[in-house]
Amino acid sequence: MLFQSMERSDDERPCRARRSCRYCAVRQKAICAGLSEDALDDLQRIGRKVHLTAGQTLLWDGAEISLVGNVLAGMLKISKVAQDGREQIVGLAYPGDFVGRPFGRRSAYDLTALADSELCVFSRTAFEGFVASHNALEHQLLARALDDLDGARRWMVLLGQATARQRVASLLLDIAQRLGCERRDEFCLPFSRQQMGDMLGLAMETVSRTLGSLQKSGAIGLPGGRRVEVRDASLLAEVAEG
Amino acid sequence: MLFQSMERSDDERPCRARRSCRYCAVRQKAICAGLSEDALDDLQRIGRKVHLTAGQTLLWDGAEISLVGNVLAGMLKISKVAQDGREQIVGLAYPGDFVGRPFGRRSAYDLTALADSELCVFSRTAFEGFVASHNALEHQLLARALDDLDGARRWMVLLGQATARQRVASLLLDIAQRLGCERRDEFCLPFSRQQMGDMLGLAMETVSRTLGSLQKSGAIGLPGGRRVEVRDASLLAEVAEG
DNA sequence: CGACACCTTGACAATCCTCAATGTTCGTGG
DNA sequence: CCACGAACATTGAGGATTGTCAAGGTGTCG
Repeated sequence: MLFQSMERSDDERPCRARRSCRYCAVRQKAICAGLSEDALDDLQRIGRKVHLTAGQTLLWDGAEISLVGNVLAGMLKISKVAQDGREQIVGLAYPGDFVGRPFGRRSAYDLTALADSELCVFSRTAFEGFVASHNALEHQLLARALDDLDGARRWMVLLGQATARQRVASLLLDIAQRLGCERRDEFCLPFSRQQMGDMLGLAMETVSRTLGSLQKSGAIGLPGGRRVEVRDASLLAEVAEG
Repeated sequence: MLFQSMERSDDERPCRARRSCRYCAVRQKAICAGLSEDALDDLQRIGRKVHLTAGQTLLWDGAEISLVGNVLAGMLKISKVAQDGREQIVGLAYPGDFVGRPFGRRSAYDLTALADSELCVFSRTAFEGFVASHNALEHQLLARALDDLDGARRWMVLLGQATARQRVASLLLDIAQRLGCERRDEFCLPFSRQQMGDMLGLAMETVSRTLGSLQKSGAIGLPGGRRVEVRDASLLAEVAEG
């Protein structure tokens, strides 16, 4: 149940715009968190909701960026395609994350929904105008950009140094941490084996074999489909760390 | 001649602090570029120069960050060490680049001089205070963080998808672009084969062999030492792109 | 039930790593 | 100025990991 409606009874506050930000599912996690009520109302006026079904692409590598926004629900991949057609996923966007590239004319990546997703988007130029008059928001953007940079660099260590086993284990732990908060030890991967490979720099077959091997060693269970059960988190962590 | 003095005749403007920012070699490239004269003077009061000899480390992974600053001359590596002791270089800092992590207590990387380097550093907290009262600077920081993120993600594609040949060729082109602007086709690598490997996720021996192979195919020359001559830039680019 | 996409498994080949020996460069001190 | 040593670089042989190709299995949706 990744998708969840952002809407509450619209007539609760008839003087405000419908679908108020203050009932937003990611109100506390997104960049809007620190904004005043008034600023939030202003921001709301330039934003709109977008629904993406799995596989739909919102931004293309090299194309003009017209949109930026917040992920409300679902999951998206940030990816680049190499010359030979193989794809590298360079990041994931979860609910509460900010996507797009403010203050840049062109996108450097594709942005594509992995699962059905809901976003709250703004025209890039309108958003830039809003940021110019709200310093707190620019600070939020900076904090997020720095966090994203840290995340990207942590991933670079994985891509540069880790074995297939370490990579797969690390990814599972990462996902479990972000998805599995509710369900203690089982979750549903929001991507195919191929997409896991695209993320880890591995062939699909290697991912499949490695998952099988992790299952055999008792670290995880694979109940079927894309479900994963973390059987022995400490063992998994041990594998991930090398 | 990576090192160059930032100082001019100090008594030109006796009413200003010595070693004025306005004579700084990276005045136009660093985050300070957009600042007013007055703001620049304020910033200068909280900054100081630091000289690092090759191999010296300024920030440690996991340690408190006390410093942030601009690179004036030289070159530094941003790196992380994996559990097995192998190092991954996740970024390079050239003159004009900003280093350190404002608004974060701990560094996520080591920051180490590759060549003798000169920096203009600030106490992190003092710098944060300065940023709080200068929005233009925060905007500069954001722009840089987003550019660094783009760079890191481009590198991730390399680490995830490229062959040894592609990686080495890409690195050479990258370096040539940033160092070789003056000398048209020859430059001196500021790092060892091992460090190239640390950057590319390759063993030192593979780097050495690949360089030899690129020389044999006529793309580059290796006059000796760490010198590299780009003989056929378009061939090199072709190799890099796959 | 069948078509389709996705996943698993196997055999083989290629790339790259490891280990080891040799060669080179450069700085230091006699 | 040359000789020495240490760090760095090259080269070779062999092996491990992972990619590629191909076949078959599983699940899902109409």
